[in-house]
Amino acid sequence: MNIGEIADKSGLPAKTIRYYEDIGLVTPNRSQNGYRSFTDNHLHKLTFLARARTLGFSIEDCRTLMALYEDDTRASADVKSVAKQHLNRIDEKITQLQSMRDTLSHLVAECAGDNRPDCPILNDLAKHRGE
Amino acid sequence: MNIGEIADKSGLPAKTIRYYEDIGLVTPNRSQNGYRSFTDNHLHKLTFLARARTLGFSIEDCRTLMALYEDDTRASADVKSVAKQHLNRIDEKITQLQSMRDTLSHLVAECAGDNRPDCPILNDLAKHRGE
DNA sequence: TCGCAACCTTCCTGCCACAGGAAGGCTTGC
DNA sequence: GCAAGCCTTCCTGTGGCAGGAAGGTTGCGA
Repeated sequence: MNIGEIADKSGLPAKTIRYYEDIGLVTPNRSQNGYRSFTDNHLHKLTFLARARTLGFSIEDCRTLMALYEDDTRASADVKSVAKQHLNRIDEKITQLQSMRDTLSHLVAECAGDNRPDCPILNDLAKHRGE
Repeated sequence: MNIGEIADKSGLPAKTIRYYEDIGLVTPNRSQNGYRSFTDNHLHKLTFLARARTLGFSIEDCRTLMALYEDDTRASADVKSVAKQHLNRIDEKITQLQSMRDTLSHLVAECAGDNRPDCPILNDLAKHRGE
């Protein structure tokens, strides 16, 4: 398989696959003409990576998860630990975003949104001197 | 005020304030010795920026909001529009993160987390071939 | 008056996970 | 024979700074 074909099948852009090779996540062979040559096993790895990335795992997490996936003697506790830490980071982000959301939606609701200059949103931004 | 003092008062790192000068968000004067010299008005602007950033506004949004803030003839509708768009982006992010969260928390709950290799998390990552 | 610590300056690199594009080689089909 | 569409490497840009090097300035105590 050339890169275009495996890009279609994995759903990953060719650019991304080249990048994953650069950082050592996949190591395709090379044809005589210098083109990358991928196997079904590479496809399997790339779809694994694509799925892990859509779940928000970092590249380094993906590297760890791939290694665990390919290690028959792994302990599921190690996988769970990586996933739990990631889950915690996600929860922190959600909490932070919801806090922003709450403040902003209040302000937006209070703002008349007409052609007069008076605006509670700007008032809020101007008032909070590091309180 | 030198940069250290206004950094303390605004709560922004000196690095950040220099960066904001680079991109034209603040334009301090210079003392004879070449040091940046800030006024209370600069402090006001920087606290405005700091607050806007904690609400998640992008630098470009901040630039727009600052311009509106300093324009006495602004329409509050323009401010509200910027805030609403930002709110929508936040909502999208929250939705996306919660989707990740839901999937991940299920998988984590199903995983035994012991020293055996069998793991629903890895099974999930491996199974989804672009479905 | 000397030294030293604590400021300040500019400039360069790195982060993350790629995207965009230039310049050029290879391949396939008409 | 040549055009279209693959592929290659390499360089730059993204956002919002952080870290650090190399060097100038200032204030204070001995």
